[in-house]
Amino acid sequence: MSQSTTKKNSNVDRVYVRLRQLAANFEFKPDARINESSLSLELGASRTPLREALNRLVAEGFLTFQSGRGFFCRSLSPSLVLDLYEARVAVETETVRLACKRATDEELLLLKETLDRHEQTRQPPNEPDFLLDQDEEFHLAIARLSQNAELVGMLENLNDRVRYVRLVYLKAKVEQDARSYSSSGKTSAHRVILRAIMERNTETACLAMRRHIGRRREDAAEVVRIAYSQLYVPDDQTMERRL
Amino acid sequence: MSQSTTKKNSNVDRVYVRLRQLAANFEFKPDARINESSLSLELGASRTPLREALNRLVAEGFLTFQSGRGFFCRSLSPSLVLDLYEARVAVETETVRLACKRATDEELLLLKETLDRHEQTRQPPNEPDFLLDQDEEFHLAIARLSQNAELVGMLENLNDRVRYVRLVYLKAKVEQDARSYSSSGKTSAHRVILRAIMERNTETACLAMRRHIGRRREDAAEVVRIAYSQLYVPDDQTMERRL
DNA sequence: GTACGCTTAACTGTATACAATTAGATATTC
DNA sequence: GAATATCTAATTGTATACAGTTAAGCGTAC
Repeated sequence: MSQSTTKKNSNVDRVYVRLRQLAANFEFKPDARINESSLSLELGASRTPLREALNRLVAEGFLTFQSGRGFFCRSLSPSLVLDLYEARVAVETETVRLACKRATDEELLLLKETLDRHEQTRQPPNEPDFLLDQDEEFHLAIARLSQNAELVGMLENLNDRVRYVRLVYLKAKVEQDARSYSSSGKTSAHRVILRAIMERNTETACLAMRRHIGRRREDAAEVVRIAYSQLYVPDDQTMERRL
Repeated sequence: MSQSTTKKNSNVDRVYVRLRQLAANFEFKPDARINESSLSLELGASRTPLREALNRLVAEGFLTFQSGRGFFCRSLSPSLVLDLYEARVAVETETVRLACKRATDEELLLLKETLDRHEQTRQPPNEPDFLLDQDEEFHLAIARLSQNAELVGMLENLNDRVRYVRLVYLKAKVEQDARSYSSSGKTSAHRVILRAIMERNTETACLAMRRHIGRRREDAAEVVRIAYSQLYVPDDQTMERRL
């Protein structure tokens, strides 16, 4: 859900942003209990603002809460990942549909140029983080063209909650077939979707989006397996990343 | 978003549930500032648990927050209501689609019987609250048949956030043409949707759902106008309802 | 060795106090 | 009379303390 916080960032906001990162990247391990005292020390804030931020993240689906036992990281399982992908399909087929109706030709052309730029930027090491950023940016751009803030907010939430497994999977794939992958599928899929929108071919565009997201669905079980192996055999980077 | 709270309800949960009611019914007026001290007195809890609950409601879209200025009720405008309806279309066309795939014949038959019961229960005064409950229950039942907890949670959130304007509108309509309305449209629309699902006719079912929700869309501007008139010319009931 | 129960330590839930900031009211000037 | 500045009251932001509950460690019994 999108934040309506304006003005200067308070302590809660700072803590919230940081916690959201930690939760999104599963730096809290799945189902792990969160110790408020130690966390408040780490983040340099007392338990009061910390708990306020934690409550927001519960409502956003990043954490869970059990009365009397405290806060826990969300679970990670194939079925949960599938749910998120299906929810994305729900949101994104509709953003595509609305974008077909509401986006101007200029806006779409601008998006096409962004896509071109992305493709050219992509010779170097195909940095997975970078590729994923570009991918999410494309999907969000379409969502914005739908001119529906609710759908944009939903997509942001869903994106951030599946980001970790997507990233892990992408890294594994890139490593596996280093050059053959090279962002092949994704870009062309994006082009197909965008072209259909530009031609105002609503049904084609929706179907293309549905298939584009659906393609990742069948891998959910494997993705989660890889994610777990990454989470519990942490490399050096992981240690550094923790504050 | 669905709560993962289990075990015995703490104070925060009690406060949260009550606040959610107040916010859903716009007993906080649109954009009105919320005074924490007086509210904590009303609810019989200190500001600490109160603020935790308020933070959850911000994340759920019932309230907004401005750093240094505190919590406010969400706005109410035609475009916001439209966004919510469109988001519902996104979620519900997908729940219908998934229900077509995953619901058993038995489950669907059970839902049909619920619909029959609803129709028979509906001679008396067509109590709008009651009608709306039944309507939401039908839509949620389909969502549950989609077997996607994420989509169910989204629908619950969206339902609760549009409930007030739907209720106000329904009351106005019932008053307007007292007998002619009589829940005519709604039930038959539900039957059409359900029949299509039972026949596993996915596209027909989706389209029926889209139209069913879309029908209410064009009224958004009027609905909001009526809602405002109700909010600022409160009758006696409204006064009683407040605590 | 395992299971049960007890004791103690750790942690969560909430109230309260105080500092910092904001909103409002009063006065003053043009 | 309207606009601006200043002061004061009210409100929010956060730390901390303490009560109540949960979890864990230890020992004992079987």
